[in-house]
This record gives sequence, structure tokens and C-alpha cells, in this order.
Amino acid sequence: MPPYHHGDLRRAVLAAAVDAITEHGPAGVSLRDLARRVGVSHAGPVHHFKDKAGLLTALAAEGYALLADALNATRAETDSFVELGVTYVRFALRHKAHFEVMFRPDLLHTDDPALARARDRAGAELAGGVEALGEKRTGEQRTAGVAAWSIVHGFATLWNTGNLDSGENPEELAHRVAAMLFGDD
Amino acid sequence: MPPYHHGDLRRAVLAAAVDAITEHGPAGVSLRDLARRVGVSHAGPVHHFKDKAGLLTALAAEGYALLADALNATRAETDSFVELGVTYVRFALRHKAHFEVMFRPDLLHTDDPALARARDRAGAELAGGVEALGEKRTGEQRTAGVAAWSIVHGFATLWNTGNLDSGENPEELAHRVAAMLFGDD
DNA sequence: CCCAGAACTTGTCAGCGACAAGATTGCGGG
DNA sequence: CCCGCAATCTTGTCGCTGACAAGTTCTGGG
Repeated sequence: MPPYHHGDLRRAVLAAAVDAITEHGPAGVSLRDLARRVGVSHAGPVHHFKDKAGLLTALAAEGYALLADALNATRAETDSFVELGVTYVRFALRHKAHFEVMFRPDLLHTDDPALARARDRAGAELAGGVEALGEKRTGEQRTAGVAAWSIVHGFATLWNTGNLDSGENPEELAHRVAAMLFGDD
Repeated sequence: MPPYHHGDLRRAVLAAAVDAITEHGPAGVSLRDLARRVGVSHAGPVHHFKDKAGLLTALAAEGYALLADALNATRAETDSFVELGVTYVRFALRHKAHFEVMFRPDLLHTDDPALARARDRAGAELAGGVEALGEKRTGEQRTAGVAAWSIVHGFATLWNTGNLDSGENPEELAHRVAAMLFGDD
């Protein structure tokens, strides 16, 4: 018999949620199923997340943190804006579950402070990249930023929903697409 | 007492679903609630859609049809590719519920023939636009098409999830964004 | 050592989707 | 005209779910 206290239930449930969402999408996930997967009673997870939305909010926050880290890392080793876009796409494809949840405000507690913090951090990395780009293209900062975010986000979304699939290497295709918008690096 | 036969229950349920999804997102919708809104017993809608996924599939198909019509109409009056992109965005903002459901394959019967037909029609309109564009830019047809779809789709998604909002006129912003990718018209 | 609170369980409730079986209605063939 | 049949809608039920309440077990700080 497993011990009464799980040890790190919170992390375990989050991990199970990632698996479940990756398989069946955010709609096909129940707290009770996650509890079962983790070997805990049906109300165990509630204590850590309060809500189903609370669980997904925690997942989204984790996602923004991962994204911020990834963006930060590539900004450290290159100032290629295209490369930053590819990093965004790579994150979305590698962390499909996190990415899906991050952009479903109807499933989240959008006012959660931890979520806001993580999102702002990721936003700052993105904005920093746009700013660096601005040295080349003055004016239209806002438009350029929106365009950049739109194109990588759209690509990631379309790929993840199976609308772009055609045997190609997604990262390479993403690179060519991003390069169409900004320069040739 | 209302008559036993509703008259056009199918259409009524679809309309109610649009309202409900627009308000609460696709997750916050139940067949039973739609049945109540329409004034019909809890199992009424089932007969017309078989499934909850069936209902959403019908909605998605309707969405693709509307999109195809819209794209076709603007292709008839201009060959500006940017304008075609703005039409895509305008559709997504005006028909938020349809648009959301169209790109959630985990909620749909993706193999539904009516859905496939409608989707193909919309895809053909889009592809036609890209082809016309190809007269200007040879080669890279595939890349250009993906880039165009990505940027308008990303813009629409980000706007609809509240990530771009800042008091600006979305269509005008979309126009500037699309123009960054292709030409200046 | 002990006890306050954190971590987890058990029990319960209403709402949901799916299904089955029955009631009502309109419609086409005779 | 009417009969029967199929489409449409209702009623009833099942297992599952999220939320909540109350109880049980563990753990760490004083």
C-alpha cells in the first residue's frame, strides 16, 4: 500500500496532465482520471490546485516559464530574430500540452498572479527580441512585433492542429517562413 | 405549450451553440444547456447531431463554408493578397465561435465528409489566392502560402485570445501586419 | 512530546453525455 | 380518406465528472 502522503503529488499530477492533454487534448482530461493515473484518491489533486482551472493555470504558468527560458537561451547565443521565432515554434511543438493550454483563456484563472508573472517574463523576452530588431527597422515597432508574434504563433498553431503536415521538417519550414518576414539569416 | 415538433431544431441549436461558445468558450457548452435554451427536452438535439462532437463538427463545417464564401467574395473584387488576409482575419473576429471550433480537432469528428468538403472549398480559395500571388514571386510557392496562412491565422488567434488588444482597430492593424509580409497594397 | 496544520481520503450532490425505449406527428401510398 | 411508417421529440436511466464537506493520517516546529 502506498504511503498516505504521496511526496510530490503536485508535480506528479502536472506531469500526468501533460501526458493526458498531449494524447486527448485539454477537453479530454478529468481531475479524477489524473488522480487515478497517479494513484491517489479522486479528491487528492484538488488540495493542490483548488480547481480544474487551477490545475490548467498552473500548467500554463509552467509553460510560460519554459518558453521564457528557451527564448532567453537563444537570445544569449544569437541576435538572429528568425532564430528566436524558430525557438518559439520549437517550444510549441515540443510542449504541445503546455502551449495549447496557454492560449485557452476560457479554461484558466486568467488573473492568477503566478500566471501573470510567468507570462510577463516570456513577453519581456519576446519584446526584447523585437527591440533588438528595431535597430535595423525603425518605426513600425509595434507592427513588426505583432507581425512576428503572429507568424510564429500561427505556424505553431496550424502545425499542432495538423493543418500543415506534409512530411517536411517543421523547424526547417518554420525557419524559411520566418525568414520571409525578416531578413535572410 | 409549444408544439411537439420544433420546426427547425437543427438550425436553432446551432445558433444557440454559437451564442454559448461566444460567451463561454467551447468548453463551457453542454448539449443539455442548448436544449434548454431552445426549449426542447435534454435529448432533443442528439437526434440531429448524434453526438456532442457531431454538433461541433456541424458548426465547424458551417464555419468553413462561411469562410469560403467570404474569401471568394473578396477574390472577386480585388486580387490584393493583403486584402484576402484581412478577410480571413475579419471572418475569425466576426465568427469567433465558428473559428474556434474549426481548429480544435480534438472536439470534432475530423473524418466527417461534410466537414471535409467545406474545408476543401475554403482551402481552394486560399490556395487560389496564393497562386495568383505566385505570378509576382516565383518559387517558394509552398513557403509563401504557409507564411501567409500562418500570419493571418496567428493574428486572428492572438487577437481572439485577448493577447493583442490595445484599443487599436483590429482590421487596420491586421492590414499593416499582412502588408509587412507581402507588398504594400 | 504534542499538537496545529498540511496532505490525503471518503462521502455526497447536481450536471453532463450517451443510450434505450416510448410518445407524437406529419407524410406518402393505397 | 386513412393507414402505417419513419422522422422527430420525450422520458428514464447509467456511469462519469467537478465541487464541496467532513473526516483521517501524517509531519514538523516549538
